[in-house]
Amino acid sequence: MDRFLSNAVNRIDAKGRVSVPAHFRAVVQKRGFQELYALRALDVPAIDMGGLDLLDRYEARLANEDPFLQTADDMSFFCHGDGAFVKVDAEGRITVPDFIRDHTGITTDVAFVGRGQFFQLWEPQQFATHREQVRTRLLKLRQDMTARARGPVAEDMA
Amino acid sequence: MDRFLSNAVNRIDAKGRVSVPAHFRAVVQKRGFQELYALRALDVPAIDMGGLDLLDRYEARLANEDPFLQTADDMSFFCHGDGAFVKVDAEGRITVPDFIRDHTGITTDVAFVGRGQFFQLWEPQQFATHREQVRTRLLKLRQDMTARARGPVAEDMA
DNA sequence: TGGGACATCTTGGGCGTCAATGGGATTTAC
DNA sequence: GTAAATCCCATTGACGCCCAAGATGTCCCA
Repeated sequence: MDRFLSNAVNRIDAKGRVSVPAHFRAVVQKRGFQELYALRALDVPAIDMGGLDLLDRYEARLANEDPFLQTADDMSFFCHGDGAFVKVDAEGRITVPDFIRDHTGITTDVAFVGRGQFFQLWEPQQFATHREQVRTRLLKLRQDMTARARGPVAEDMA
Repeated sequence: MDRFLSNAVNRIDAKGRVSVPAHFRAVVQKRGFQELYALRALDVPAIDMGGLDLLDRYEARLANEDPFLQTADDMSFFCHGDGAFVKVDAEGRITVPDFIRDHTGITTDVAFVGRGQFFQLWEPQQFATHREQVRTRLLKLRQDMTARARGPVAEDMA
């Protein structure tokens, strides 16, 4: 498998370490990454984590911005300056640093959430809340699209 | 046969395993799936299950979205992060994880429902209820469409 | 047409392997 | 010198894998 998929919750031990799910480790290894790169997600209390190709996503977007505008500067600052490297030990564990705890609210358990090209770290309860919010938004999107597909007549009838 | 058709109810054993109907297994094998992928259906208490091509449909849709808008994030979160791999053992059984039980209400028995490109897992009683609701909705839709096809006059007459 | 043999599917249970976790020992940085 | 990080090893619990038997349906033959 070459994508980060599914999710899992693991416990942080007394030393502040937590196992990266074996499935995710396989993806990391297959892609040949020695270290992981971590970014604080912008609008949610989660950490985006992955190989350095995590940056590709942002740099592609950066390339489209006018370098004289503040937006480009901010984006660069965000993805280049505000990230952190995270080392994986021989057993496939990472140590959870303070900035991750602060941004996510993680204390004793970590939810690992696959996102295809990368994965996220969530506080389990926050994750549960967020996933329901996402489902609600997608359901509404689906209903809106369904209504439009039926045409204005059906929409009026509703 | 290359599509998932018909339905069947099987029992979960003491270890939380349930046989995938032989007919569905034949389709899985014919399509060359090593593992199954499970997603919680958006608006019904059912699990969508199929090969990884289940994801292809969503990812193709995802590619049309602006990757920096919330909708793209939601879609990725839903199909990458909220799914789960399910392994099929040598006898063609799967173990039913908790998130499937929580979302569907499944406890002792599982209804497998063919959906062509994929199949669904239902709690048998919920399935029975839903199949009648679907029939009712389709009947109403058919009547509505018939009325519209007859023109506004016929609609007013109704 | 009814019965019996057979094949296949479903179900049950034991065992080994691997991943997650806990803890001690050694090294490194400050 | 102290604290943190890293390495190494042990435990355990879940999961995958194997073998076995009951149930169900099918086909053939009398």
